[in-house]
Amino acid sequence: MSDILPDISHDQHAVRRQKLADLRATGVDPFRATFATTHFSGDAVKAHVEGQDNTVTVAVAGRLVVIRDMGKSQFVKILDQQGQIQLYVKKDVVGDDAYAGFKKLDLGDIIGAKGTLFKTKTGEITVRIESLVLLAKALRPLPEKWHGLSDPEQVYRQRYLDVIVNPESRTRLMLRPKIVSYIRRFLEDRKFIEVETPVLEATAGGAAARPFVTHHNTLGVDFYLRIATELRLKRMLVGGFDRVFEIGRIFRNEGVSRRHNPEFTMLEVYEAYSDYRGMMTLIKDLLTTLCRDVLGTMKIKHAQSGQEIDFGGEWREVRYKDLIKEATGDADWFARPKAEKIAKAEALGLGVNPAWEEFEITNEIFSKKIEPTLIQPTFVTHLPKELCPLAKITLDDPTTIDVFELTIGGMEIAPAYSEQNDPDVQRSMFEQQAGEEKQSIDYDFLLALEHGMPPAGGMGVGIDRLCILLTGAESIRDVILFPQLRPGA
RNA sequence: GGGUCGAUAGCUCAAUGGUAGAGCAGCGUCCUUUUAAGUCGUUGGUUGAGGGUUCGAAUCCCUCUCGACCCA
Repeated sequence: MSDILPDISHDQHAVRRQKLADLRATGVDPFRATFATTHFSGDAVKAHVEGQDNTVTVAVAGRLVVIRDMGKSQFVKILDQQGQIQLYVKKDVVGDDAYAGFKKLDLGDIIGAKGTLFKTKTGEITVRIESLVLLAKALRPLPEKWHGLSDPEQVYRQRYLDVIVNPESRTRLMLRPKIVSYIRRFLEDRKFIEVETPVLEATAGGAAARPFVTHHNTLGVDFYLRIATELRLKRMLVGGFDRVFEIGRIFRNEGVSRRHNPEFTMLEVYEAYSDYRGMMTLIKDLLTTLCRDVLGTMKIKHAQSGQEIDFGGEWREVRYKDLIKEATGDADWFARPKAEKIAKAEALGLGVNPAWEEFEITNEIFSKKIEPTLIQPTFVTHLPKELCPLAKITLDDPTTIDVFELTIGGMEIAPAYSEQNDPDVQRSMFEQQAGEEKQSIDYDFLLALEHGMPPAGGMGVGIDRLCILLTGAESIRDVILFPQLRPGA
């Protein structure tokens, strides 16, 4: 034995590595152990029979997150997918050797435990451990138990730690899969078919956004990562898939902010023989039943405005033009010459680029001055036709299109259209929008339209934004497991 | 891209030009129904990186990295 051992008691990583080495020296390799569970923590708690302690045996496994050592017995808690469950270890139940081994465990270790359920004198359902096994040694310590992890950078880069120690992150991030799963069931119940369309595309169409470019080596061509699934799904309408949807990852090579992540998830849904008004019913039914069945409430606190968003009431429906007239206090706004529009926009405190088209000036007022004030669910209808080339022109107003944008909490949640299915109108809309850049037009889509696309309603739903809204999150990063960050130093 | 703010022990935070501290975690002790368990003791720092000012820098200045918020 060496008489001078280095003091590593301050270095938790070194202490834990030493414990692992000691275990291995006795022939125990925690990374080779196996354990068969019978219950998740929540199910185990439910399995307890009131008034009948120590009759039900369970085998549970998870990460040690609490240790309360009382000498010859300990209360500890493990965390699994369903949450925490308390375990009680007594020296005279498990035996001296096992108890000594148990004392060497660290917070963060992953263990399996078998025992019987009982209720403590403070009323907590607990497993009285009969045997246990170390299933994985944690060589790094967990963040602090009370304050959790609050450094935003570490929360995002090491999300696995965030969801271990921050229960509110865990709840929020578990709510998202429930929401997505509910949407799938809702649509499938209404005979919508979920399809998968390419992420890699020769032409990035269906939206106005800068795409990511990548390269296929053997084909020797560049591909774009899709910026929308719209044009693919409409091809399937042509093909007779009358109700289709896709919940897919979309990529847009633009800024990163509280509301934007370069990759995000969008639901796009198309229904033949429907139109934008049909989509209105669909989204209202979806969101109200989603609130009722998943959140258990129709009212959600909106952090930014302090208001309570009520999904259960009447949803306002208002024309885009009326909102503009109201915000500018000018009933003749759309007849004003461009110079007057610019002056008025600047008077409202907006920066206006003189090179902008008139509809862009108007839309700046909409997105900066109007949209953020639309907290309660609002269908903004009949947008100017320049804003989307893929929708049908309104019959009694050739300057607008048959669309709505559902806005909630000041965010655009779901745009929907009566889909343009006239191949000739569609072609001229594309050409008008593309200007000189004709190569960006999806001519293959126009060919599909010439084969005949049924009249249809279509809608896109930003899943991330919906989750921000429904979970009361402040940032898109709070509803994405691993938000995009600059590669770490 | 611009502005503001931030980075100190494993984690959460103090220390405003003069000896870098606390709580939790860790290490050692006591405790067989605890609930942020309690108890006694105790270790732990290249103050994000680099440069500068100063007798002296976590603190002031410059550059860089990463992050947050606001703006474009």
